[in-house]
Amino acid sequence: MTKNPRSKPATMHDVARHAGVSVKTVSNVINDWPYVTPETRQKVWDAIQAVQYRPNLTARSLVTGKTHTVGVIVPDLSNPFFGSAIRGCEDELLESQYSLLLCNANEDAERERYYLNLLVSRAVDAVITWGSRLTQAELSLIVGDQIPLLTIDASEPPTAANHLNVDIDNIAGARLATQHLIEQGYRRIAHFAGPEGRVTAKHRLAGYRQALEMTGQPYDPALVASQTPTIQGGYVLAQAFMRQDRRPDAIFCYNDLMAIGVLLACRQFGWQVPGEVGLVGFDDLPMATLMDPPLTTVRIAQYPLGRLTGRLVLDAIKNASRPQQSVPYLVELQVRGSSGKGLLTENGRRAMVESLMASLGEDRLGQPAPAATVDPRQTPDSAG
Amino acid sequence: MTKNPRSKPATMHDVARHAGVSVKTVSNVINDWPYVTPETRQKVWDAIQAVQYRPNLTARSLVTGKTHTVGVIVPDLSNPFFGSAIRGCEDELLESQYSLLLCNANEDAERERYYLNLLVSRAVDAVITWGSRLTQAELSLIVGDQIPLLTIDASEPPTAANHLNVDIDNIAGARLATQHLIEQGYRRIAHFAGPEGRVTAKHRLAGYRQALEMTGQPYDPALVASQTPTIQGGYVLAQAFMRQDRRPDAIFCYNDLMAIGVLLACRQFGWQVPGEVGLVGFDDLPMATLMDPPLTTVRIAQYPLGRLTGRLVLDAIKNASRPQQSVPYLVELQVRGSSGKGLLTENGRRAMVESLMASLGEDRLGQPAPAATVDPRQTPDSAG
DNA sequence: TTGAAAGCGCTAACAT
DNA sequence: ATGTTAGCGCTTTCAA
Repeated sequence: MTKNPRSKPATMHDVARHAGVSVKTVSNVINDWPYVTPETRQKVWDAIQAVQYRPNLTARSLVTGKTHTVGVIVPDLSNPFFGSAIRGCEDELLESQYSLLLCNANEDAERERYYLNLLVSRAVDAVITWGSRLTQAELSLIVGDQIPLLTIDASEPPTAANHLNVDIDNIAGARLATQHLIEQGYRRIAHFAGPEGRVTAKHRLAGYRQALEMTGQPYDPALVASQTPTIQGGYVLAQAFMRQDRRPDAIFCYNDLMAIGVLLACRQFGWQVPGEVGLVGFDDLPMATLMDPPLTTVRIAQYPLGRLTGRLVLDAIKNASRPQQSVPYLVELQVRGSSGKGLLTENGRRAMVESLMASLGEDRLGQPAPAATVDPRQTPDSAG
Repeated sequence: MTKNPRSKPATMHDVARHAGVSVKTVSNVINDWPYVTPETRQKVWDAIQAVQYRPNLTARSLVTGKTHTVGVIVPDLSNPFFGSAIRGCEDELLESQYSLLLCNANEDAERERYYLNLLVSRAVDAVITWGSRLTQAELSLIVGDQIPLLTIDASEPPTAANHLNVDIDNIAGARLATQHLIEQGYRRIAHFAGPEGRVTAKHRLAGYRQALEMTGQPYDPALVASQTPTIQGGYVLAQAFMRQDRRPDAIFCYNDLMAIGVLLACRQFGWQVPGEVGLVGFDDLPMATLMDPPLTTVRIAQYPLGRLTGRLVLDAIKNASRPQQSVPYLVELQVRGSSGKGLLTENGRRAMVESLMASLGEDRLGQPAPAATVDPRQTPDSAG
């Protein structure tokens, strides 16, 4: 007879009783302890089936001190950047049977603090925080050095033991982007910067200035402004700048979202991109390729980066190796249509869409690529 | 003297000893038990500070049987739809101090099964699964009726007690979309359907057929094909259909991703949208508005839907009320540029961008709207 | 108002 | 190869 479905879930004791063995034996079977006779093993498995036993991981965690859980804090869940990144991380964690506790800090330091404390109280085995707004001192204070902490683009290099940082090469990326605009012949290049006080914003501005200096261009503070790193932010700044007498002829944006805002403003007011305004973003969001013109941008490969973060914390948890505290992550310029007058020929556009379709692979929008050809006649089972 | 930072975290016993009271008293203070003298309370709080105590939620869960955690399973984390939806859910859960355990089923029934079992083992207080591929029988078998289960667009109505389904009105949405195309004067309207066997795909096809019937149009199976619901899927089908002799003059797609794929193909081969091909999607992804032309689509308000799911499971957990097993969720047609020849005047386009900027609010891409005006002169702290 | 003790379901010494 | 038993850190009767 099976158990009454409304009763409490079965415990190891129930299994033990049912199988006529001790709890230790049940535990042994479940944890693949080698020294169990096949018969006993079978008996136990049968009992497990019979009483519908499922281990209570809370209890296990209490005694082992491990929750097999990683806490992940992101600044803005609705930013598609993190969808891909978290997916990569989750894939990596799954392989080691770890779960992911997701927290959306919502660009709010207070909320981040709250979550950090919560994750420690929940005894997660590691914490990952993206674009943290807290100082290393505060992070150390809250997290301590008992539990591995991985930051991505933290504002300072990690100080505490057991803390790691992934350093996205924002300076080089911004330099590349700006150089590219200069090479394309643009001369009044504005920079729409991210939130002041965020390091990534600081670094991307620095890269912009480096490129200017390296090519002997003057740096004009009037061509730089910061805003929230969103579509609206870019849109607002574009209007403000493009309506001036001496408008810029190109804009390097802090991120793709801002660049898209600029693109929208240009579309609305009829400013040609890339003819009148060259445009470069940062991140390479999945949607960057879909814009018209497709957005030139600095690619941070999100899915691989997500996998990397997963691998790093897993290593830290297993204490495998911690060679350096700061892990660099390279970026690369993706030249597409928005940044060069000669970039948008008919053929170029066609090649671009084709390569997009090819690249929309595992780590991009949507699922595995469908077959290249299809019979339009094939209809789904009809309904209604 | 503060505790050695390398030692184990402080427990309630440490606090009790430090404060010279019993563990019960500490527990009372932490859980706001009313009958504690202010002095004792203060003493305990001081001790908590002194030993840097943080409650161990694992232990608490073991005894209370509640983990204050909700498991959420989505089919594809890189689909921006879920970024917004999960954000809504998370916001709702946070208000009640619940955490979110995120699982990406990756469109794989096996992986979904694995996660479902895991979540039960982890004793989450509720489970939410989006677009489940499992039958109600299987869901009931794995989850049981002890823990609340909320499905969104499940393949069948829930059978078990304690199970709820949110029913997105796919049929009506598809009908609206198709009717709209008919009203715009299109006559050979194709439907690019979603994966066969998925109810949402079935329902959207049904809505398409309903609209045809209601307006006396013939239903032509040759105008329907199914594919993976991705950009590539849409791209592939568009090529197959548009190269036929008798091509469709409009396409209603299963979702926005497919519609974007169609748009890309049209862009590549020079088919005018909406002139030669009218196009309607489904979902209203954040990026739908950003396309050129902006995509007409059936809006499923993602952030509010996410909040709703959070509220529903919270209600179920707290046993507040469970009036019906099936909660309807309405959709609405968003007419934009891709579906009507008269829809893309200069003024219309301008109004569209403006309303987009206005609507890019709390529940959309990016953060709260920035100030409408800005002084471009304001520069961030210079660097490098 | 506070304390002592039992026990949540599991793992891990230590016996046998 | 299997059983006994003692906790993990907390909440919760039940006494005091």
